[in-house]
Amino acid sequence: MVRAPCCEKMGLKKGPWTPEEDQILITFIQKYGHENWRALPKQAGLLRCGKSCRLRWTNYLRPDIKRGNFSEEEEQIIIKLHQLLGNRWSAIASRLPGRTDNEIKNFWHTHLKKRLELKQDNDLPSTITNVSQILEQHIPSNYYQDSQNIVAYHPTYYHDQEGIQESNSNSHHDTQSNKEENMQYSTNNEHGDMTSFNNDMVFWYNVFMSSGNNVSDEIS
DNA sequence: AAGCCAATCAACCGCATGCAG
DNA sequence: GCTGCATGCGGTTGATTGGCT
Repeated sequence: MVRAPCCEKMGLKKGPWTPEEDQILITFIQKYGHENWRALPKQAGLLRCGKSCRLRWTNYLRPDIKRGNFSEEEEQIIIKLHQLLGNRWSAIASRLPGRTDNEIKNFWHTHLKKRLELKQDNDLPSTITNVSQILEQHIPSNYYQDSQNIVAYHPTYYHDQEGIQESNSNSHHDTQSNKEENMQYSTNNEHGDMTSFNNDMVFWYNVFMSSGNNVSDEIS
């Protein structure tokens, strides 16, 4: 695989974006969209690589970005999803409208990780080896009980059995079908609805259990 | 006031994957 | 099937900020 030359070798700028650069990027994307990130900086007149532009747009400039502190509810969602999905930040972000994977990743490392480690030291058993224990601790008992009996896949997921297999694989990247599923899924379930969120947990539980995956790998 | 240190977060890096030719 | 390009992703870095001594 041939690697594209890095920004510096191409004489492109690195480091923090200036307000002027931001404005140029915003104006260009609003006008022409972002069909081709690699070609975009040249067309827009920016001395940046496409990768840098994409990151700046998706993590900071996008109009639907939600700035500011994470709510309690968002924190809980992140914690629960991280227990089920591990460091799949983009998958977690897809469940939190307006939040980016980078933002969630940073928030996890700077806030939640430490908090959970403290909490675990205090009141969690030292050996958690399966998802049932996780679910018992973090999902309301009625949902957990339900999850014991449910064998059907999530309704928005049934159409794509391949997607399920992919999500069970060890691949650390989403497949296209998984991405599409995530997008569809996030549009079907607003994060404000904790009932649907807990149903999500049941769904993921089923995915993992049906796969026979070693869950301790998934939550490590 | 100055220096140090830890926390935070924007941005970069390198790898993996999808896809077109 | 192979190759190369474009993009997405997670890990990491480094500049900035704020608190403490």
